[in-house]
Amino acid sequence: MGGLEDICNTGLVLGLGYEGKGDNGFKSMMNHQQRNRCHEFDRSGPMASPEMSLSLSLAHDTSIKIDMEKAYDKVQVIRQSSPQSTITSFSNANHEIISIKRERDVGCEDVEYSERQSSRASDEEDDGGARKKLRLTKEQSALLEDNFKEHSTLNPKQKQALAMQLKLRPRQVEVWFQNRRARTKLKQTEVDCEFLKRCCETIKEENRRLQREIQELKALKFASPVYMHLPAATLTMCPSCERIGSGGGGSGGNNSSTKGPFAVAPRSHHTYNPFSYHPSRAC
DNA sequence: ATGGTCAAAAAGTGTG
DNA sequence: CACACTTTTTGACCAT
Repeated sequence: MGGLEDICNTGLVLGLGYEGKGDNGFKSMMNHQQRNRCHEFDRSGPMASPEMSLSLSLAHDTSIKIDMEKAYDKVQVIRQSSPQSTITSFSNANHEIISIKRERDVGCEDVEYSERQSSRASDEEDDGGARKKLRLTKEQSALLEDNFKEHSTLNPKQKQALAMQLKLRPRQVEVWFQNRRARTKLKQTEVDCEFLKRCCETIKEENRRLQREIQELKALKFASPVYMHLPAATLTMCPSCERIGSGGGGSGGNNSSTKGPFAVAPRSHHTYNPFSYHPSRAC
């Protein structure tokens, strides 16, 4: 990032090169508010570059004009804020970022902004390996979101078209959709998780209730004279908990109050499988 | 003002 | 190519 000092000392700066660590270096020189302003500015302006020409003006009226229509994928105008302040940048065939700045007291926001935006124009980030993320603007996100609502995956043509529309690389569109699908899935997983937790609590509560019921029945059985006349074969004992249950079928309903104590077959360890639950079934 | 922390999101990597 | 998993960056918030 060799251009900073030049910016301060001259009326015109030609910054060449796009060092991967440059952004962070700049950021570390800024305080939080400045950084935040940079970010806000980032959001405000990405696609607002109405002028399709790039001019490099030197102090002595020397200028370079570039036909943006013809060289669109190689060159991107970043911003032309005012007649007094011209900030442009473009990437050449080797993806070098050239930032041009005029006006002595332009804040660092513009420098960073132009650099960030320039990275969008380059097909690859040849910045020496350091990753440089862009933050999508609200408009870009909204458009991507709209497209995602229509179809959560894109075919190559759609991807290309959307990338063109958003002035992003197809790869970025692809990544966005990939991450978006992942977020959707994660959200659904969280919903399922919450659902299962609630089901688990319901089942636990039911289990507690049934245990109480068993205890009551046991007490009732041993107290009742009917128990004495019941054939031993009709009573079974769970080997693991040593609780007594009636041996006959008992597909489980909890309608014990209507059929009397021995009509109930408490769900024992033999028949109750808590892992047979599936979230798609209602609790 | 500054630095620490955290969540969200962009991007990288590996696999089927 | 989509996906799962991971890494890295960014932005917001908070305490000092």
